[in-house]
Amino acid sequence: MNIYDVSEKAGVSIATVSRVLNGNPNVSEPTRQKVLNVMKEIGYTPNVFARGLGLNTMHTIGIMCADSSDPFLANAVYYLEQNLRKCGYDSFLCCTGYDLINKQKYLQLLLSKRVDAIILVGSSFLEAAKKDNSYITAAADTIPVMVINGYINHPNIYCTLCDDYQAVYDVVNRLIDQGRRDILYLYTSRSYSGLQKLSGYKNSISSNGLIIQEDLMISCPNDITQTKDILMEQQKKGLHFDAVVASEDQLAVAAVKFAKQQGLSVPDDIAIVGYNNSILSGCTDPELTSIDNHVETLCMTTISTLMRVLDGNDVPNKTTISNDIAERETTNF
Amino acid sequence: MNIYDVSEKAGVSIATVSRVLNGNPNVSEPTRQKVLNVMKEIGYTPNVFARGLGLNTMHTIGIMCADSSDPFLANAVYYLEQNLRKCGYDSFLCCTGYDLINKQKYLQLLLSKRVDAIILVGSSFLEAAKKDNSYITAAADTIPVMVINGYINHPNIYCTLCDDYQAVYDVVNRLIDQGRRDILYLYTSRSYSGLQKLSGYKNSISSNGLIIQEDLMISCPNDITQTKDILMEQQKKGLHFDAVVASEDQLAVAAVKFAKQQGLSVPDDIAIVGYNNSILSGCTDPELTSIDNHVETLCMTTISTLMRVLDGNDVPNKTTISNDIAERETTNF
DNA sequence: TTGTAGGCGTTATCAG
DNA sequence: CTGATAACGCCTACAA
Repeated sequence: MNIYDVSEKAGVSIATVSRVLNGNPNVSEPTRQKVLNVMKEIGYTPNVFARGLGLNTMHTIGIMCADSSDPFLANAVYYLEQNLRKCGYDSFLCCTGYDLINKQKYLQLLLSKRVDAIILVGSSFLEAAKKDNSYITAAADTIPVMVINGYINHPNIYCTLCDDYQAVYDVVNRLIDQGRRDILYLYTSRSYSGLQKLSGYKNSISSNGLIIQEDLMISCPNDITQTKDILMEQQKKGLHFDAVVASEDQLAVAAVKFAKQQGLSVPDDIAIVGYNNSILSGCTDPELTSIDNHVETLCMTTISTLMRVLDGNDVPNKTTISNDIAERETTNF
Repeated sequence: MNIYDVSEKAGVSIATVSRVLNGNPNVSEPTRQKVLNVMKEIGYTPNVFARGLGLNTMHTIGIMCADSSDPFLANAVYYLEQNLRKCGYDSFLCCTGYDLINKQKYLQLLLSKRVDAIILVGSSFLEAAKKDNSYITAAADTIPVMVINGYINHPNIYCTLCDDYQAVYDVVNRLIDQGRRDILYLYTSRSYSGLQKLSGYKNSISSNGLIIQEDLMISCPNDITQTKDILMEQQKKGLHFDAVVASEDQLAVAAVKFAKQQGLSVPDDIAIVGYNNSILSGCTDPELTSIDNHVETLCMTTISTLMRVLDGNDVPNKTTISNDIAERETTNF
């Protein structure tokens, strides 16, 4: 069932059918109706492959994320898909994991599928070493690359991010203002936003006249139980802290569990701040104060930026939105 | 950069290039190498649209789910995408929401993209009224339709599900054995698996000689705060219960919050059982006992079944796997 | 306003 | 083992 069948049954040429299909105004109303009727009648659907072949696009965007089951990324993927669909685009989902080799491989794969653009969700895609990002900049020579929560300055790469530095800086300031002195910082990665958060922590500490202590900055796996065990271990080794700031809600949940196991009162003995304001933050007891980076806004901004790029507009390659704090019960805020 | 460029530079015909591309054995080794070298040299990538046009497939599967940010569905989407990619398929993600009209619209849309199969994730896709599922059976006349956690008997529809009936039946039995008498059942939907769970509850109650009380079966939104409020309200109205079984972890989290607010001791005053064994179940305090329906197994089974179907094998259209209980702190199990 | 014809980049069927 | 050539279904100048 193709354009020829329609043209035959409607008694017109395929060009006319194609015109009707594409809303070309140069078709008389009676003809248009005739064609439309035939299409409805035989249930005609244009073949996207043929269309893609001619136009060299299938209106498809590749969404890459490390792990779409992570609460934060899952949210992002959801909002992205929704907004893309509203704009008439389909989404190829691609979960890469955290391994560089796979990220490279999958980006290549998406490219070979001729997607119209690629969205990298989560800062885990930007490595500290510049050369490890070259596969991304190379891709940008072909199609627009959108980055969520990461920043890299390169033509045709557009980044939308939260001011993670400021958010952590502010929250640590507030903790210090309230008399906390030994603030533990838990993080999972040294990605772009990971480093931003970390330097927000460090700068706040030092600008308040405190000393940055290496053993108060702990790298953890993104796992509740394992992180709790790490905290127990550090505690046993004599590490003391009266507040925890985490780069992910999962780590903060671990801190809540830790506090409970140690019989510490939250927030009095120990204040805890999570990150992402994910669904997890409403599950713990006490409920988690968490930095909210507005995933939905982040995603909507990304898509509208992308649409402008695809329309050929000149678009700034960095958009920053501010975070705020969802204040719950693990702090005295 | 197309097959003609390669053929020219390699001094062979496009047919030969195509053969090399597709691993056709009827190519001499020297020729193969020559072609391969040229391809590498000029960085040739076959055009998937042209290929799709000829073969009428782009090796793409449509994944439909109501809301990919729901922890259970997010997990499922993740495992599906991973397994599909291993099999050489790409995934179109499509979040439909819970509205029937949209589900129909989006399924149609995926169909028009000529996906090779469609996976419906979550029982929310199967409506109680048969005619409301006709868009699904109609789709199955065109391509295989895989259903996760739902069952409908129709050619070319393949269902993979947990024995939700049995799981709830068993867990309610255990609660009764331990002396619980007023067991509250919270659910979000009357989808296929929703009804299975519900009848597991009812049958367990009545087969233990207890009376099924309508007001002990409460329909809730899939939201922690709202559900907690509903519980508070029911409590005020004088409803009494000493156990809660929920069709989703979110609802069980709400029950934990409720118990705390009421000063009830969990599990002594009130036992709570969740469903899906999602990441949430490890976040609450006390941690949630939850029925584990093995998302990963569910998804892997679905994909391997799908692959067998696409290979033209005869495959049973219903596969059931058993659940088990992740025992944590909200029960005395 | 409508129709004709060429091109998009493959794959597959025949001949040789 | 290799090459010519016809599909695949659509879009779009260019003609009429």
